[in-house]
Amino acid sequence: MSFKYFILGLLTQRPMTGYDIKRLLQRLDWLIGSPSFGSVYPTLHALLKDGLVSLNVDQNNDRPARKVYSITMAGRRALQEWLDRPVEPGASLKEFLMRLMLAGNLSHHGLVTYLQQRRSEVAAHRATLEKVTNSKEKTALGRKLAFDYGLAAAKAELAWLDRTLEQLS
Amino acid sequence: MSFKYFILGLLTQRPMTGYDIKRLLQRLDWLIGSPSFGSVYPTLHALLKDGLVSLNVDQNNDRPARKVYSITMAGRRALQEWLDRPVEPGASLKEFLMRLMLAGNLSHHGLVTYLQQRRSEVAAHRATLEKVTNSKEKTALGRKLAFDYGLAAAKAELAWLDRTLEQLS
DNA sequence: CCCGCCATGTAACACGTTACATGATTTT
DNA sequence: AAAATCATGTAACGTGTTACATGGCGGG
Repeated sequence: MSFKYFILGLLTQRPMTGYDIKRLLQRLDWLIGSPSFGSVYPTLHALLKDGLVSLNVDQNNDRPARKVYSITMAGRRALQEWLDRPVEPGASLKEFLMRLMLAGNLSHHGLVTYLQQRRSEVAAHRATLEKVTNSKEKTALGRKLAFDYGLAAAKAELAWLDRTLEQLS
Repeated sequence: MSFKYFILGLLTQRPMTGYDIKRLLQRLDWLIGSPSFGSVYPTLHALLKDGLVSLNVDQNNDRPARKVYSITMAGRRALQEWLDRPVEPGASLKEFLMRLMLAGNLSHHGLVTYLQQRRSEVAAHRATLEKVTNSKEKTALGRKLAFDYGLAAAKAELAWLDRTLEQLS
């Protein structure tokens, strides 16, 4: 599960209810994609069962009993372990962005390393696309367009990475 | 299933075996993501059962009996219907690229419309990101980085779309 | 001779969605 | 008064992965 750790990571910022998390995720829909309630609640149950989050119920006055989840020490350890695990090559953009959004839990050095890792992967991908694009095989229109898109996207991402890495130093 | 139609679309270019499809998809891994064999073969079985593809077996001389799938008339109709169905708003980049790669099955007008649709969605997304980025709330580092990335990506995509749309006219 | 590629397939599992069920509070 | 938002949850289903099972052919 990849949302599991992302949700855990969001809880480092502040304790939240399932509904809070879903609302937050909703705004990241385009960037990362947001899981449905049918996914969020069971994920929180699983985290709780594993002792990575703790629960306290707000039953002050409002009826629906807000269930506020907080990350535990064990949770922080598990999250750190996840963040430290090198991303497997070929990870998706979505995964890159999930971890990036949790950059607050990384050291400066860790973040820089992470971005450099990504850089080398994108550079490799770019090289592959350039090879394909430059070879003068007869290519179908759709293929040509998609590859051209991919190349443009890779260039833009490399530019962003370079800019960001520079700002960080 | 979204790979179902994509695979069907790939068969408009030439008849292929499951292995061929997987090999082709592998090279699109970064761009689109490639399903495993455990997904490709059952998908072909389903397409066959629905009459969208036909099968003929190559049992000439080599042992493993290559199973070559071709798209049928019903398959072409189903594909066309899928391509004509407007993409629901908020579709992922992956879906955009899948359809883009099947541009060969679209009319010139259809392709232009498709790209313009995408353009308006990305533009909306860009506007949202710009609003968030410009608001001077205290934002966590990761959030800031991810949003900044998203904005750069959106700008790059808009530039590509404009360039491509111009070339197409 | 072993390794990697060609070639097909199945079963168990993981992850997430959709649809349903329930009900209070706030906004239009 | 109706609609949207807050708030939680479950069950069935869809889609895809991982791991397994099988086996021939070609090159180092």
